[in-house]
Amino acid sequence: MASIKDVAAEAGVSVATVSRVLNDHPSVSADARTRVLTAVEALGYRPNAVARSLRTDQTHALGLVISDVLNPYFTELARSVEEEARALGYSVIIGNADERPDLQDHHVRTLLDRRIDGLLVSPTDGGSPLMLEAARAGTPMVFVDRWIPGVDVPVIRTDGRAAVRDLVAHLHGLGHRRLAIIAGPAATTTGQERVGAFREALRAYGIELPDSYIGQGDFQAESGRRVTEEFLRLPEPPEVVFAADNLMTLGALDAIRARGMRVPHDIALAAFDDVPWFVHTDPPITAIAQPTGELGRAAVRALVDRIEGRPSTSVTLPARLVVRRSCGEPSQSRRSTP
Amino acid sequence: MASIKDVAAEAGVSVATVSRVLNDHPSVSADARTRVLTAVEALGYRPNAVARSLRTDQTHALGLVISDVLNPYFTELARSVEEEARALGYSVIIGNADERPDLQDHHVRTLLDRRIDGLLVSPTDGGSPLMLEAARAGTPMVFVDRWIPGVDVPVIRTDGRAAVRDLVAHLHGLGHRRLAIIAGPAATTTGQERVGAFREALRAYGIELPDSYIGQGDFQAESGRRVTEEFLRLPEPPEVVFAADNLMTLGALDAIRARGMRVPHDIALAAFDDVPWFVHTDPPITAIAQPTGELGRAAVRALVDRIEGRPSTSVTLPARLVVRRSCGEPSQSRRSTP
DNA sequence: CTGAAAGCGCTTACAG
DNA sequence: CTGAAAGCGCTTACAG
Repeated sequence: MASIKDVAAEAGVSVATVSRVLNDHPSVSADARTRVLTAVEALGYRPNAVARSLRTDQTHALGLVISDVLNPYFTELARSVEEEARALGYSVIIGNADERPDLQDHHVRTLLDRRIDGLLVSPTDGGSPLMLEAARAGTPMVFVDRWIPGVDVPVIRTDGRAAVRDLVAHLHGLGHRRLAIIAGPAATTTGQERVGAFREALRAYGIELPDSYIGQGDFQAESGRRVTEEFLRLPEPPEVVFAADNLMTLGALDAIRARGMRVPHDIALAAFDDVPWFVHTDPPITAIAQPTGELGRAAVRALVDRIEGRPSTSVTLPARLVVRRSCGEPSQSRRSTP
Repeated sequence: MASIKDVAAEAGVSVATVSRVLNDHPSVSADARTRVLTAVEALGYRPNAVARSLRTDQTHALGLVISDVLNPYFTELARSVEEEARALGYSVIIGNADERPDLQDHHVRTLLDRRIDGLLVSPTDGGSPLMLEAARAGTPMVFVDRWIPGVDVPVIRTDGRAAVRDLVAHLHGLGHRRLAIIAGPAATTTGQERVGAFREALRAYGIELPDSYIGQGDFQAESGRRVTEEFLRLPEPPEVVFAADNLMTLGALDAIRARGMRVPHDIALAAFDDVPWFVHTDPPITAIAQPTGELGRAAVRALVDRIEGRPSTSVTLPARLVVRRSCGEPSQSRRSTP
């Protein structure tokens, strides 16, 4: 592959001049410029980004570590991140942690070794020493969706409390009183918050959330199935299952079907995270929708601000309830349609 | 961030010795080794992969350009690619072309500039000059799923012909005679092949595939909707719609619902590409499943073989029919269960 | 076993 | 406006 030296030789100028032309430096004569451009064209020359990065100490690459690529929520997040990054002149390198702290660390390490300009992460756990150290050492970093308390890093996330209250109002209006939740891992902020918000919303109606109605999931479909089976074996099973993410909802649906029960006739089901497929499931699922695209874009903007030395702050966006048919007949006060 | 010089100073050795320790070079004294390792630990040193890449002319990174990250098929492919690559000591940088040739070119260019060791691509179109030139110039390259005829690059793909024949047998057995297909873009190999396989399979039953039963889609949900609407407006609408990918199937489902029709009672629906959600749609969708994970792994192995100078060859894997309920009552000879 | 030195492909003060 | 030169952080023959 042709290097800058070859171009310089071909154009009859120094490599410095070639570099200046390539970087749109103002002080280059028109003549030199055209000769360089001609040589570039003739040789099919493309600058070596590796060499440039070493010299400038910038890679124009952002790292994104997400918890699970197979989760459509994160996939949509990744897409919006890449879009915004591209618009700002960065490319993004995605690492999939698969909800495994060790894999998450592997990707953080690889990304850091590759000297990405900044790191976007949705942590799977409470934070490894590696990640904590990176944040402390001043690596530009931003948390998206999930975050780690006590670390001084901007957080771009959704506040689902109002939407959870709307959901509980909807369920209560439908006559449901025994409500259960499939929680996410306690090590994640979203895992904890969603249970908290649910419990708080129930309290407003004088409803308790007993321990037997809190199932411990891990944001994966299989755990949703397992927890739901446990719920259904209870002497007094819940009338509603609220799953803290879209994949556990799928598992819950499986478990309910396997029992020969029907949603919403025999049991109601609702989800945190709305995904396109929820319109097509049987029945369509009532869900809490996050502004995923906006989340990704805001996260990139915050990170790039940090990288380029501008101040950046945390952003919290509201979620909203999307009522469909999985909890029973939509009430008069439905908030949205599929 | 500490550099190799800092480590050398701290350990009281030369940078050459540090480098040797880091790269497990045999000729290093035990004493030097422990001093270097201690210094590395003390400084929290991590080698700069950018500098290493410049020197060794290897990045240990693979580029993967896929047509659409929001498509669960490609997302699963990407996951298996990353897994196998990681096992072989490579990381992968994903570029999402969003079915847009210009975006595809953008990613190929960026990846090439970053000097990835090899490129895995599932082309959106017939191949841009850039990609053709890269292949010709000897960039290690492998096509997955889709490929470009006439380019001398190994192809790792699925042969769906047998499965399409099984599907047609299933549909014919159910009494269906008017069968239509929502095709993918003619510029993609998978777009063409699936229509060809379908037509061929129909011919075995003496059934023609008239032009009016071939709708032109683009592998995106919206096109599935549009084409299905056109089918339904025909004087003699088809009894079956076969969508050439999972997203167009979703669009078809929407269009059918919007008309107030039911699957499979009023019209049957089948898909190419099986995804976990098809078990949960209303009704569960009969689909042709690709061995996606194996495809991704085989593609990485072929690419790494090329990169490391071993011979590599094309691989074709069979797809299989998964019968569910979207085409009517499962026949006796159902091949699989959800 | 070890170190001095060259060199990977760039960018960028510095001098002219 | 232009070029010679230094230097980014590594690796690796070469000599000892």
